[in-house]
Parts: sequence; C-alpha cells; structure tokens
Amino acid sequence: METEMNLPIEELLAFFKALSDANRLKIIGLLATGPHTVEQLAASLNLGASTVSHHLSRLSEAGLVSARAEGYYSVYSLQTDQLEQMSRRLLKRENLARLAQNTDLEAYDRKVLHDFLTPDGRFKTIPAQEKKLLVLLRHIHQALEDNRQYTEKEINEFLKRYHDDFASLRRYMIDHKLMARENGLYWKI
Amino acid sequence: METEMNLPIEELLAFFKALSDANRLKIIGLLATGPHTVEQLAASLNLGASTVSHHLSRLSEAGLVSARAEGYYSVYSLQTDQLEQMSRRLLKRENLARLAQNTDLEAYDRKVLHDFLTPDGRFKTIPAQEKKLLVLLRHIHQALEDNRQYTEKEINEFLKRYHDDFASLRRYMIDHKLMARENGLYWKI
DNA sequence: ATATTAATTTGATGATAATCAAATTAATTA
DNA sequence: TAATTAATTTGATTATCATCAAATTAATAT
Repeated sequence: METEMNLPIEELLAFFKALSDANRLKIIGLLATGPHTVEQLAASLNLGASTVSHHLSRLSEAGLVSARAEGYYSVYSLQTDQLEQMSRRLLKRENLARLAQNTDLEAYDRKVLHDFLTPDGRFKTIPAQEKKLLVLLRHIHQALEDNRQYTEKEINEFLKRYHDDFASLRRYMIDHKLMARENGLYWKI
Repeated sequence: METEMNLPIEELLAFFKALSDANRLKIIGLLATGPHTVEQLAASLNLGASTVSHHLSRLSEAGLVSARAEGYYSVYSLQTDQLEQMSRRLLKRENLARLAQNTDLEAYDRKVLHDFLTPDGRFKTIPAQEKKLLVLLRHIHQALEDNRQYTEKEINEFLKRYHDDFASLRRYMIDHKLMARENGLYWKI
C-alpha cells in the first residue's frame, strides 16, 4: 500500500524555509555525521544555545530532525527519511503542477476582458496583440450555440453585438479555428 | 563522463532560498504546466509585474527557470534539470556531511578545555559530566608518548601534572580505554 | 533541600527580503 | 517619428526572521 501523498504547498514551503538558512544547513551537515546535543552544535557553529535551539525547532517542525531526551540533554538526530521523501516528490512533475492548483489560472483572461469590454459587453477596440485578441475571440466562441448553423446574415448580426467591424471578427474567428464556414453557413468548432 | 559535482553550501543555499517563498513555489507550479509571460503570472498570482519580475530573477539565479525573449515579452520556462539534479544530490548522505566541512568541529572541546584548565594547564576540577571528562581525558591522552611503557610511579607523576587526584585520573583513563595496564606497567592505546 | 546545568522561551534589535509605485528600458505598432 | 506596451530597475515601506541576552523550565548532582 504505497501512500503517494499529494503535496500540500504549506508542507513544501516549511521544508524549503527550514533549509534556507546557512546555519541550519550546517546543522544538517553536522547531524549527518552523528547525533549532537544543542551545546555541541552551538560551540561548533559559534552561536548562542538559544539560537541553535530556535533553528532546531524549525528543522523539527519540518520533520528534518528529531530529539531524544537524555538526562538534561536533548540529543538531536537527522531524519533522513523526510529528506529523501521530499526530494523524491520533487522529481514528479505532476506534483509541481499541483502547487499552482489554488492560483487563479483565468485571472489574465478576466483582466483582458475587463480592459477591453465596455459595461454593456462590447469591445472598446479590437486588440492588436495576438494574445489579447485570442482572449476576446474565446469570449465570443463560448457564446456561440453548439450544433447550430448560422447563415452569414445571422453570424454578422451576432458578431455586431461585439464590434462594428464584424467582418474582421468573422475572419479572425475562422483563422483561429474557433469557427468554420462552408457554403455560406457558419458553425462553432 | 559523469560530473558528480561536489556541493558547495552557497549553491544549495541559493537553491533553497529561491524556493522558500509561497509565490515563487506557485510560479514553479504554473510554469510546470507550460511557459508563461510575466504579466500572465502576475495576473494569476494577483501580484504586480515588478514583483513577479523580481521573483523570476531570483529563480533564474538559482537556475530554476529560463527566459526567452519574444517580441517585448519574456517567456519564462521551468528548468526541470536543475530541480532533478538538486534533489538527487540531496539523497547522498556524504554530500550532506560535507555541508559542515567549514564548521569548527573541535570548538566544543576547546570550550571545555578553556573552562576547566588553569593558565598553567592544570585541571581546576575533575568534571562530573561524562562528556566533559572525556574531553579532558583525551587531552591527557594525546600528551602520552606513543610506544612507551610507564611504570606506576612514572604514570602517577605524569598525571599529577594535571590534578592531584592522579588515582582517579588513572582509573578513568583505563575505564575509557585510553590507556592499558599490565604487570604494573601502563601504556597509551 | 539547594546548586548546577542544559534547554527552551521570551523580548528586543538589526538584517534581510517581499511588495508596490514610479521611473526607465527595450521592443513594437501606428 | 511618436505612441504603446511589457519588462526591468530603483526607491521606499513593511513584514519576516536570525540573533542575542535574560528569564524560565526541567533534570541532575551536592
């Protein structure tokens, strides 16, 4: 039973933040040679014990080290599992794509629409830039009825709701394979 | 010809720092689905273009993304190589140990010696704590001559230079396998 | 019981870095 | 050539975080 966890962004972030400090990397290095107490680490790194304690707690939250009490010492050890798991996850591209799952993928399109549409839904201008034009063409495209044959007159009326230059719009739609024409009839693709 | 690079701490640190920000992780996620321009990313993340540009430059320095100029766009793509290389390196324990290579491994010992030795090199007290006692015993140990047989009288003289309680020292040295005895003769191990 | 000792926690300080707005650069279009 | 546009750079502001010192906690040793 392989539990192929999904990869929450918070966990990954905690992992990287834990390792994004030079002294914490050195601690990892020292622990890779064997368990150490706080004061041993503090002496080797020339840092205060409180500082090292703080670093260890951050590493601990990320699951990278663990502590075992021994007398009044805390003996810290490296958790190699966590390192290996994380690096293995990083290799999977589909995991990476999931990092963006809560971002707003259509935000750009909405921005373009907002910039180019008047309040009543007509185009202020037909954008010269290909990328923005495409956003508007897709906007028209989704308004076309499925499985309907439009006469040329009908399609012109339809397109005129967006911009007076319906002829250009018609051509663009066909050029970009969002619409097809045959024998004077037009339909959505 | 496999160039199994050693792993400079600066490079690792740059790598982790580059990935230790939530928005940069999201950028990685978005780029994992395909190339994007700065303004597309900015819209999706609801950030200013200048901020995204800044993030991209940090990712770029770490070799995680690359830009290709296209018109006045910069189209950024994910460099999966770098991600894979780094995660593979993380799996090697010997690489980790190397992270500590410039740290001061003997600093703790020196601190203990400093705390327990008088200026003329004698022990103020014999430490009760095992760990510190061991440091002092090793200090004595390295002063013993190699391949020399000490009579009991000689070893007592030798140890008395460190502390009046030479009998305890003698016992500790033997208990900790730093010295051996047979037929009233002592030698360094 | 009281001292000592290691670790942690708390509070304060300084350094680093994320963010935005404005200015600048570089490329394209009119 | 002038105007537009995307990207970058610069400067200022704010938030985060590493660090230390001092106080506290928990365990051991006298």
